[in-house]
Amino acid sequence: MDYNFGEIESRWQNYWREHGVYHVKNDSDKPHYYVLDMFPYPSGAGLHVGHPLGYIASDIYARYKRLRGYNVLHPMGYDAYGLPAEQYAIQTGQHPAITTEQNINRYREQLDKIGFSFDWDREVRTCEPRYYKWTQWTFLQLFKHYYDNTANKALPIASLVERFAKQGTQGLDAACTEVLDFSSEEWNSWDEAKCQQVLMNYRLAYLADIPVNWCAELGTVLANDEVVNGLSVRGGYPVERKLMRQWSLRVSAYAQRLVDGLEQIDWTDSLKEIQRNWIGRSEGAAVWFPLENEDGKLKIENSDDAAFEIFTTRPDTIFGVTFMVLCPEHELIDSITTPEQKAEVEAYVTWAKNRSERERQAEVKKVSGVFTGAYAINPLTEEKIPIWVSEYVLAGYGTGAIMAVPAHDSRDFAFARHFNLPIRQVVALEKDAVSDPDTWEESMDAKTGYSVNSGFVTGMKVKEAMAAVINKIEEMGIGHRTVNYRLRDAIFSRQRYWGEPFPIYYKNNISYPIPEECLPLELPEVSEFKPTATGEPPLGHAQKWAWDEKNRCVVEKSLIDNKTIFPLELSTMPGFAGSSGYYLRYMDPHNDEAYFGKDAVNYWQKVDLYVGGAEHASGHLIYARFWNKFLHDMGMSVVEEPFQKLINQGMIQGRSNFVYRSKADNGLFLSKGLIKDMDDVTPIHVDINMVDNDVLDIERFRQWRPEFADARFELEDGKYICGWEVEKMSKSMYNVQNPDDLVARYGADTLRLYEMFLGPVEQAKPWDTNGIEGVHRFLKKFWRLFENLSDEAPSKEEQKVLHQTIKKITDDVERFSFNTAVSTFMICANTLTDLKCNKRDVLKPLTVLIAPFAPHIAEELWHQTGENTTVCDAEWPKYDESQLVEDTVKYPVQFNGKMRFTLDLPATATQADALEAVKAAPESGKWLTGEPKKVVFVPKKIINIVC
RNA sequence: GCUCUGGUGGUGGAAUGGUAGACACGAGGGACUUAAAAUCCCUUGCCCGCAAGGGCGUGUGGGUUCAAGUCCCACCCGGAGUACCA
Repeated sequence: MDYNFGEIESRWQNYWREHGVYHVKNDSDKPHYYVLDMFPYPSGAGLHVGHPLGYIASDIYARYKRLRGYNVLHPMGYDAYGLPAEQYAIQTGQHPAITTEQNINRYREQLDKIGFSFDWDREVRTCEPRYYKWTQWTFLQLFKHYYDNTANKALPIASLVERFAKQGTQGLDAACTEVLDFSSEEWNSWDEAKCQQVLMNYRLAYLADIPVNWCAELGTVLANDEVVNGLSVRGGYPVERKLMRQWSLRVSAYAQRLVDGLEQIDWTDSLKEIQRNWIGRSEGAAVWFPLENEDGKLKIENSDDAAFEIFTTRPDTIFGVTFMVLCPEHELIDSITTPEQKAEVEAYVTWAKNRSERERQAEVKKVSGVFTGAYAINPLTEEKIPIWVSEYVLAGYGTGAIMAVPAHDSRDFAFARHFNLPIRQVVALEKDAVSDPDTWEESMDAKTGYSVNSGFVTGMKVKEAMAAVINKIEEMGIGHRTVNYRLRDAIFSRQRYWGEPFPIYYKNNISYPIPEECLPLELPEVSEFKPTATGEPPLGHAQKWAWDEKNRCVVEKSLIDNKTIFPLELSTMPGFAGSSGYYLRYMDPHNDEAYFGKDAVNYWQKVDLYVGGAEHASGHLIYARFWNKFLHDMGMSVVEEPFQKLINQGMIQGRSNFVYRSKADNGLFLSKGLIKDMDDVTPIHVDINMVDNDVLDIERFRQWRPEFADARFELEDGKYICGWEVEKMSKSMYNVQNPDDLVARYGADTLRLYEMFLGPVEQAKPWDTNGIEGVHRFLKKFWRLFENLSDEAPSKEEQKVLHQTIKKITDDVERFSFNTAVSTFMICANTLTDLKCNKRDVLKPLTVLIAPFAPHIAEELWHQTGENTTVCDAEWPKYDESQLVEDTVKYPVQFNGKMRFTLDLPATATQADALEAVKAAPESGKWLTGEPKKVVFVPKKIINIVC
């Protein structure tokens, strides 16, 4: 019987569904294992072949783990909130819930055809109230907690209130927007509004006026990871900096733990590195530089007015400071600028503020700045130092002010050169290697060598000098050792409709949480998805969007009286809100009493294997780790790091095909090999679906577009060969491959094997179907092995093939080398075909081995061997080393890399036996004279003889 | 610029420091067939040679080693991330 994949696959998919084969329970005597895919955003375009790559890999591993006796959690869901559905809604008026639902159904249909072993009973959708209830709940917990640096964890705001009432801010070390200092008397005398304002300074979810990435086109703010090169990731619209009142998450409070946690997890170095760079930890010192006062003397006490703080990673270079620079937003500028400089400075500041983020980034190399006329005093040398203002100092990092050491910082160097400011060398590679910095072509930034011209640290190594200077400034009380992070708090408000509403209402302009028992706060209906005429977010259109404090429910907006009925927050949460904790919800998705039950999380603990794209490295994977750490502080999640092992599937690029139209003759197309000069032809993208192995289907091409109906071709060997190039997979390049087409043509098992066969999972690679035939051929060959099964005992040779395969496949799967595993199957099938092997005892274990890769054919063949259970209940075959041991083993022999031959030796041969065999070998006479001096004998490898 | 990756036939890619190019595609040749499909067999890194055989080969140049695609140093080229982060 032929291999009828279509019939086999749909039959088994139905069987699995009807019998709930992949449903998982939260209790089992078996060890547990959690395999997770990054859930997809269901876009209108449906799945392309890039999506399933990771899903197939994780499915293989999940199925493998099941066969190895694990209770495996392998769920799937949808990241259903997002901009595209809403943009579409704005254009068409179609409610995003409807398009989202349609897209989800389409995704599900496509996923089902590929034969995944997901437990669909556990499906979550971020846009469902039952799910987002817990997103909102977590937000409220963030709102109700602050980060205590002493306890090094999140603590309830209530305990902070208690503390303030008793001792004010004394002894408090907490993450905050602004360092405050007040006494208990002050706290107790403040009214509600003032107290709430102070508490907002500490909350982990807080409202503040902050510079945000405003995207006018999308009508919303965006997080840093949603902006690239001054353009929005979604849509590519310009983004500007703007000061707005926004909800933010104090992710920065967890910066150190986010760095430390990377040590414990099994991710690739490159991914950890991306996160480390994004968090951007740098050690250094905060130093107060006093301003020059009327007498020109140091004035350090009362430092707030008379000094400003800078951050430096190079305190050892403080003797080389020749100017100071403030960012254009610095609050000190107005007060210190001298009357003569006023006009110039104001002009510069205005110019700098009006520049778009894009302009600024595009002109990073251009030097600009202005002198304020004011001077600071170097606290160690008591020198007078001019204070400048420049764009190259950023408001958002450190203190927005720097000490400039042009000799040892390339940016300061460029600035000094441009404005002709002095450059002073204070570090040299050797103690006496001092030269004239005016002759330098670039600054010496490396943190190596010795301090020179540096007062009390002169002669010290750079590292010693750093420590010495910090000690000194700490002793003088003008600074301290400190750590700075690049990681900023995450802006959490979006001025959009299609997202989770904030469970927050405003009483007297103060934000209050909705009682937890009232969650979820459901997304209201709106008449329009655009911002309102007054510029409010779309929720401004909602009629029923006010909070009745007394009756604890949502009511008509028209009833707002600001006494018992108050306005609700109009922003919604960003895309990453729903995806930050979904992996925990899968553990216990039907729980309406809690995010997830204690038992469930105690059982599953964490995600053991997470598979997804590296593009989430500085977004989702940071937020989710933060979210999990917070829940851990709350005693909810069991472990701090949610994703133990992470594999990034490489992006699948498109492989575009081209035809070449002659420039001289517009109706003529030249086959690739006939083109003499590429300048004579115009390459035109053709749909890859009309091309097979780079050969163009001429008839389909003619029908494709009217202008090609009369196309003429110059062929090679009767074929039109297309050119190709690797590009992004996109509709406009006609290189999108839809998995359904391939499933229909070759079957899901072929698609699964082929996607794995294409290359290592982690590696980016262009998609092309040129080799898919080979994989399909293998399955047909594998299928044929099972015709006429025999119960005879397998021969030694057949046993050997089987056990070699068991060993190799197990190794390959364990190290996620699925491409070599597929090759191993092919070799096995080829060998067994050559041996004409039809032994049940050999073939049956093979169906189990292949089941993770090609589950449908495995089920079918498993049944043909006489089993009534599903192959999913089988056990992974046992590897028997003794089956591989041979009587003799061939050993290659080499001599000085020249002479090579092979010896048959007993498998148990020793070094002495080897030496004898070498001497006895006829070939050795050619070169072996006398007794060999040394024999290196590595069993199963090689023998080396040194004369 | 910095960080991380990678560089092996016509192509995708194999190789715990141990016979480089497994496996597959493509290409060429052949068998079966009236024919096609399907299936099977042979050849296929490059150069010299009728052949036996020999020489060269993992981006480049050095090094460690009995032995290097693999380890070390320098350089060249691609891909990704990030970017006045002090």
